[in-house]
Amino acid sequence: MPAPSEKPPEKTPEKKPSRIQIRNRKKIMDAALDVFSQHGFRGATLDQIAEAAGMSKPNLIYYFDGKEAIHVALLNALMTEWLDPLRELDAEGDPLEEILGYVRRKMEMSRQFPRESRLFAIEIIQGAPRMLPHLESDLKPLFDEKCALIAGWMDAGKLAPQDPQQLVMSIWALTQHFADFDTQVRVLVPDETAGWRAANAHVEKIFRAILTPKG
Amino acid sequence: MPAPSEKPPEKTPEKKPSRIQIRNRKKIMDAALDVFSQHGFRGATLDQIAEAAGMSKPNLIYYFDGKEAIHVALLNALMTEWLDPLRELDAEGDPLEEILGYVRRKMEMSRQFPRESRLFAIEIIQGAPRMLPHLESDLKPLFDEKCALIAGWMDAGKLAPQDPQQLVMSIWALTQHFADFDTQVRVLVPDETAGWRAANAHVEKIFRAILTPKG
DNA sequence: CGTGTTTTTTACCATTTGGTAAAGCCACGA
DNA sequence: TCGTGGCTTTACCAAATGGTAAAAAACACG
Repeated sequence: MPAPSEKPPEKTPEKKPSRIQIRNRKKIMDAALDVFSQHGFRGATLDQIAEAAGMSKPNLIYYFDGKEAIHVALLNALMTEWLDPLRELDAEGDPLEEILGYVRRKMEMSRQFPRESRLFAIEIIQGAPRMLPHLESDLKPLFDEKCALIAGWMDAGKLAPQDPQQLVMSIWALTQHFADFDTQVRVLVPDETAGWRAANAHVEKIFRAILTPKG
Repeated sequence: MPAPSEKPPEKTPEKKPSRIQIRNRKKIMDAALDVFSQHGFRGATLDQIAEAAGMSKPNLIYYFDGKEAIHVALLNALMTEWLDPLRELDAEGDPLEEILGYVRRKMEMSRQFPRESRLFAIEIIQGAPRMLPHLESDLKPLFDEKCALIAGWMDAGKLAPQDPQQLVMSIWALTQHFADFDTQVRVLVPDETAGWRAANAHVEKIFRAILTPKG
């Protein structure tokens, strides 16, 4: 359906982002991540984002089409990086170590990128109004593929047999909990460093326990 | 510091809530639960709540002092019922069955009251601006008490030894996940009935595996 | 009934918020 | 030096939003 008339890709005729554009877009995305991950889409205001980014509100609009565009850009970027660890599940590796490695990577991400985790969590909790398509088109196929891989491992006796879907979801539940419910965790386990160590040990223990094949 | 002058408790001189008051407050709370659990505090509007409750906005204000008062009322009510299952952990019961029973109750709550779970989740994710005091005053003591109980069970060799704090938090993480991330779960595991069955089995399997004492 | 109280509605506000228009600024090549 | 084009600010707006005032309606009950 394309009428290939012009020379360059013909889409939105953007040349190349200038140095300033790159820098400012980054600043905006970072500020927006702060605000959206704390208040959700409706609860966030352009003024807050502008302030956090250190620029004026109309200037935001100069770089992004509007509030929604910023949010969408954020979610798009997030969706890819967020699934990367799952993509790395390697069919050739040692099954138990592959999964434990995945768990460790997810724990690491929870600690290093709690804002991203929360942004994702809020979006899902609120019914994923802007992300459902991505879930269907990106997450679902990857999820199914990796579940099949894990099921294969189980059939081969490399892992204790169980529901692979539930397994993967329980990895998410456990690892993301520490980012999303950070406020609560901090109240209950004030010593952050010790808490993280204990958490890492605990989730590893859990998955080792249910995945190690008998015999 | 009270100057006990009058006859009745002297506090807010509310007589008794009328039939209509009770009914309408309930309707408002229910509507507010819908809206707040879907949009968070800042994202929710009085108009939405009023519409969901089937009454006019000024009428809301007649029954509650304002938006914040509704939210607080909801959170207060929630905090008590939400912790009930944990309170029921009985020191006299069989340790493994007590904890598995708790897990089952939490799963049941996730299925039956997902809105409550989400309301709580959003509040925590957003930094618990209106709930931190409750976390400190209500949740923390109960959590510590039950952790001590569990630790005792472990010392007595009734449960496999491990970090009780991490254990309890992992119960929350796993059980609430199915309510909070319902949207995602639905995409990945379309068959809801089978999904819940599998989820129940999976979490039970997990905690049985890590709690059953050796020997 | 009639009267005092509770409940509900109709008009409003002031503020906030997403977004726009247009002028100003600033670097850089001709 | 003067444009010229990318960037930024100032001054606005219309709609949405939390909330109020006061009249109207519904109700309780002697």
